[in-house]
Amino acid sequence: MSNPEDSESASESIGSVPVSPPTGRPRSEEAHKAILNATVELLAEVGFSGLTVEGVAQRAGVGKATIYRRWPSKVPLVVEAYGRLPGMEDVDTGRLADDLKGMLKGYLEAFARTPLSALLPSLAGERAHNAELAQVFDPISIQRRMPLMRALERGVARGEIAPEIDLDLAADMIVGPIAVGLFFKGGRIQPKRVGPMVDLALAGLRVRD
Amino acid sequence: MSNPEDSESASESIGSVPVSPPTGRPRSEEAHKAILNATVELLAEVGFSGLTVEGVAQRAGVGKATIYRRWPSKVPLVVEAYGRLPGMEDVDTGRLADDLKGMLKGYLEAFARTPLSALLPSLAGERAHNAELAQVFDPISIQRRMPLMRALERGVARGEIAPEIDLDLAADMIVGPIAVGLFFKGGRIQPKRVGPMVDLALAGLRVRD
DNA sequence: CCGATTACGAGACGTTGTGTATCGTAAACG
DNA sequence: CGTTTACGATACACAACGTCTCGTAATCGG
Repeated sequence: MSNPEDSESASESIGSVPVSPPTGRPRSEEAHKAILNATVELLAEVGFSGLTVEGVAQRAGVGKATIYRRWPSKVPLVVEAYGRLPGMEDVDTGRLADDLKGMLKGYLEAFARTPLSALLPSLAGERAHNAELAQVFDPISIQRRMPLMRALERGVARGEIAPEIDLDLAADMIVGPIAVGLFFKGGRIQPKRVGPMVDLALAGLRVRD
Repeated sequence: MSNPEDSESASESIGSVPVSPPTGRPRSEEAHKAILNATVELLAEVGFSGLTVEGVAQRAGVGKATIYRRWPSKVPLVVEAYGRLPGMEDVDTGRLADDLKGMLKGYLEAFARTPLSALLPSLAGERAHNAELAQVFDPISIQRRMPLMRALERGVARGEIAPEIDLDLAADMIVGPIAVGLFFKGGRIQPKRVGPMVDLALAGLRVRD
């Protein structure tokens, strides 16, 4: 979360990693947290496009310079705020269907607890035209998919999934309805609906013989 | 596309439909088209958040007032520009798998031909915090899903899909990988990849007995 | 042909947010 | 205690907003 290395002033820092003995008043950790909290709150209220640095400063009770001292622009600030929100969490029950349902249910519940569902579309929309944002947003997205990928790999190991299946495509298909609901219908999928969702992805549309 | 009814000034228009005999210089159809073309171009270049009405006016070679006279804000302008881009087109081959592959392939090809893939994330992202946008964007989205829904219904009628399946969920799952790729990976799915995509959705992940 | 009416491109206007810079003050160090 | 950096506040020039007012142009009814 915290970026202790971004205060590397102008000093000899050729060496390995942690150089530049910090001089002067240290940056306020309270201000840092207050800014991120205000950012999350405001993002949920007005979205990325409606978010203003002035608004964040006012809500956080800090000066604008304190924000710009830490983040060069709105984008990395929002990304760090997004990074503090929860991702998918590993669920390992021994059965693929239960793993998937448990993880997706937990994630959808996080949608209701946090501004995640408000943040994701805004960030994804901005990502499309903002290479700087994409560069930091994408690794987080991949990271947050990992529990899902691991569950699928366990499914392959257990023989629940045919080994020739493209797991990346499978993961996209599983979370697809959540994404479509979020981006095109504005609705959060209800956690109770993950059952049919996962079952459909596992069984497919086609009638069984 | 054109909105001839939005010039209904202040005149008695209690009646049925086409009232208010238009007086004065008529609105320029060339200006209208030039504005929409410029909007599509700029949206593809800078995205929704980067789009400025002044930029559109400049690119289209019109005055700002000419834009505001037709659209009250950036949002409906962008929606109308989006509405001019192609949606999914019906493909009816008699086999569900071929219908789905044909439609998705055609749609993905449209992604390459038009700024659709640049527009969709921007609009969807804005939609989340802009009720006004959602109100006009959602019906278009539903409209553009219709060919997909019709193909699924034909599949049910032919006995290719079990009748108890939630077709709305099925549609979301089928286009899910496209949406995820577009929003989180920034990549357009290659049209040649629709084959495995559709096959996976039809067959499901689970190993066959 | 002429007056009324509306649209046109251009651009001035006040407002808001941007990102930078500069206040005086505060906290940590030697 | 002097140096250094951060703090909140605010002033600044810039950009885009949405409204407006120019002078001009197009279409109508008389």
